[in-house]
Amino acid sequence: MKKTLIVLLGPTGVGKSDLSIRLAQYFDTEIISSDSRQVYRELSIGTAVPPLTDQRKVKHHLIHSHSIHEYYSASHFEDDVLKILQLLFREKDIAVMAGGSMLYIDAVCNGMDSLPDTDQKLRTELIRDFDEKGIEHLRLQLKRLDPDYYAVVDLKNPKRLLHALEVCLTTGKPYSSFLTRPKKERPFHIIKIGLNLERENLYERINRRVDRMMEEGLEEEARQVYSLKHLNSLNTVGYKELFAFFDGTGSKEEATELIKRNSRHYARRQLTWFRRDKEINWFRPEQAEEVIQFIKNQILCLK
RNA sequence: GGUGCCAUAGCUCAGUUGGUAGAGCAACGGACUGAAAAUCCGUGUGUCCUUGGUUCAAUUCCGAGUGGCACCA
Repeated sequence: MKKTLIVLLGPTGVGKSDLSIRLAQYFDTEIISSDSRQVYRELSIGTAVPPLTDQRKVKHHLIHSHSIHEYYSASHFEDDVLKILQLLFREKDIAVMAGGSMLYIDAVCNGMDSLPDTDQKLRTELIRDFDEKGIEHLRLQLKRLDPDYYAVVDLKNPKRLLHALEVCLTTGKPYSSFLTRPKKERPFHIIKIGLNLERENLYERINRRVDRMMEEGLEEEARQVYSLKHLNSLNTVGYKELFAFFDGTGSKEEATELIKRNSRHYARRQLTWFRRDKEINWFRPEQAEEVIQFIKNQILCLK
C-alpha cells in the first residue's frame, strides 16, 4: 500500500501544533515540523517550539536539529524530510508534517529544481557589489547572463537578482536553464489540511501569543544571540525587533508591538500563498474530529 | 456656572483664501524555485460631530446643540 503524508498547514498561531499532536496520536505516528525557524536549536520561545511535554507525547523531527550558524534552505529541508520519511514509512503508513513555512512545504510536496551549491564568498561579493553600485548594476549583469530570466524576474527584488546571478556565475549557464520545474513525483500520497480562523480571531491569538512569549522570557533568549544578529537565521520576527531595542532604537513596548504587527503581516503572506493552492482542504482549528474523519475517508479513497 | 480651544479615515493629525479631502501608522490585496518568519510590489477604506442659516455651491463662513480638553469661578 502507498504511504500517506498528512500536511497540516495554516497561518502562524492558528493552532497547528495542538492538532498535529492529536493527529499523530490518533494515527499512531510521528510529526515532522515544516517550520524554517524551529530547526534552530538556539531558538525556542520566539519560534513557538512545542513544549517538551508535547514533544514527549509524540516524536518530533526537524525541531532544534540545526544551529543558527549553519546554512540551511528549503532545498536542504526537502532532502531532510525525504530521508526522514523513508525511514518512518518503513514502520508507519502515515506521517504528519505540520508547520507554516510555505516554500518549505512546497519543496516537500512538489520538489525544487536542483541547483549547484551556492558559494558563500561569491554571495558576499555580490552583496557588496549591490551595496556599492546599486540594484541597476545587478540588473545589467543579469540581463547579459540570463535574458530569459531577466524578462520575468521582479527587477526590484534584490534577493531574486542576487540568487540568479550566483547561479549564473558559478555554473556559467543561465539560471533559467535550471528552472525546468517538473513537479516531482513522490512515492507517497499527500493530503493537505489547512487551518484558518476569522482574521480578527487569528490576530487576537497572535497578539496574545506574543505577550505570552515576552512573559516566558523572549527578551533573554534574544539577548543570548544578540551578538550574532547579522546571521540570516536571526532575521526573524521576534528577534530582529528586540535587537533593535537592544541597539537603542525604540522601547521594549515598541518592540513588542512590532513583533505583533510583523507576525500579523507574516500570517497574511502565508494566507496569500496558501490561497493559491487548490489542494488544501480547509478546517477550523477546533475541528479535530472532522479532520480525522476527512483523512480516514481520503485514505479509503486512495486505496 | 463662565471663557477659550478642539471635533476630518481604525488611530494620530494635515488641509480646503467656499467647488465633497490627504499624510504617517494600522488595515487590505498580490508576487514568490536553494536566505522564505526572508525579499519585493500594489490599494484610501470617509455622513469631514448634529442641526439651522448665508451662498449657485458649506467639511470650510455664521448661529445653536452635543461631546472632549484647558483655564477661571
